[in-house]
Amino acid sequence: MSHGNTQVASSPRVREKRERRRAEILHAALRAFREKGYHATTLDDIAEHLGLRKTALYHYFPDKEAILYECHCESLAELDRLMRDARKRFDSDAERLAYVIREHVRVMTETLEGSPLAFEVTALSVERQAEIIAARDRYERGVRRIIENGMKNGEFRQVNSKIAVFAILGSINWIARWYRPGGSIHASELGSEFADHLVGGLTCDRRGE
Amino acid sequence: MSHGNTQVASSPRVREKRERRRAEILHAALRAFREKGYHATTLDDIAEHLGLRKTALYHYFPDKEAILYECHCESLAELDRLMRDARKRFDSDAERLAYVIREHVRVMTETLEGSPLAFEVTALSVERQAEIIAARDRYERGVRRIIENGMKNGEFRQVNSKIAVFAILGSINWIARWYRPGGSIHASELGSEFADHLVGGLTCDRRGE
DNA sequence: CAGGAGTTTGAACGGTAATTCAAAATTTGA
DNA sequence: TCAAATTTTGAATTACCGTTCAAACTCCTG
Repeated sequence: MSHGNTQVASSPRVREKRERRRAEILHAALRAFREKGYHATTLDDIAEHLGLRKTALYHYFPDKEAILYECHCESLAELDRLMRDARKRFDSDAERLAYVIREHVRVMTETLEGSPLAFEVTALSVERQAEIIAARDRYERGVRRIIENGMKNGEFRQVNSKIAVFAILGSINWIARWYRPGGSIHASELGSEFADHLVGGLTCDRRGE
Repeated sequence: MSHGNTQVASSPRVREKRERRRAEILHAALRAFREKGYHATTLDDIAEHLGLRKTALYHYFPDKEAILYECHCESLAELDRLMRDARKRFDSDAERLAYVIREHVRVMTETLEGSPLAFEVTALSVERQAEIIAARDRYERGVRRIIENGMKNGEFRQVNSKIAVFAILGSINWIARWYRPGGSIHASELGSEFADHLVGGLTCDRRGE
């Protein structure tokens, strides 16, 4: 009736408040994980940002790993949504890919201020690791499908699509390592430049080839 | 006269052996850091790979941080050498950039099996951190200079060169996260594909713009 | 093969950080 | 305002891991 993530019957008001706190904790954790990495982040670090003691966190999450897990889940849900949008909204694969890149960058910089998609999956338990990796692979396959489709219909030149996906997602994931909100580089510019650069490297329009 | 990294007078044969052991340790550490990250790697992990107990490591390095530091130093020395070569050997900036990318990928995959340039600089002491970051910045400026030069002489289109550098180095650094020697992707192919993709995204040859 | 330099080890120490828990503080709803 | 539910806390527990050190071992050299 009190601990961990077990959800019990309670008034809507209380539930709501609890949800808000959970979100706050997740947010603080996200920021800390991005800045110092999972292992170097202590529960005190996270709690301090909220004016709490670390033991209070146990009221909302069963353990540290669970916090990381939920960070991953949230990020992956964003990416999933974004990929579905890309399929719906565009016909051209180049446009589709550019949209995915721009939006993924936006998720990294704004929504989640640095997605821990980027971070230590290995810190999770084997089962959770498998789940997260499966979701990440699904997203990667989505990007790959766009590239392969674009190669078929002549929008893109012939490349190793697996490697192209790694190049694109590597650029984006690495953002978590250097991006700081309020720095000299603006999020939207970052997204467009990345899209131009990374889609441009695939488009099929030059001299011979 | 026995501990840490203090070098004392001793026979050449002994020194040589000691050097070899140091290199072995560095190699094992590099692999472990790449796979699990610095904080999640214990000295036992590193020692085990060599059939040693963790305490033996203290004969070669004063502490864990020193091992990480030397990993960084080795990587950065490679990159420095590579950048000088690029300047000497080529006239075209596109070729220069392609060379840097290919060679950096090679360093990541072969020479050092995953450069910890990619890893937790924050784990180092402030002084060492400053030193490593300075060296890393020097390398980044080298890449940026190639791009800016290429923009001036018309080889590349107009981009935000800072962002372009982040895209390129992000792709490459991220390799450490997924590359496993002996996997389905070969190192040399990886280098060429990355070079094509990332240089291609900058070249100035399409329709309007 | 003897002696010493060089290397490795096991045991022990100390600090840090995750986790547990019962009690205190706060908030909720009537 | 009061009692019950919920949240937060401080103290205590535990486990892990980097580090120290003296003793044991190995290897080189004369």
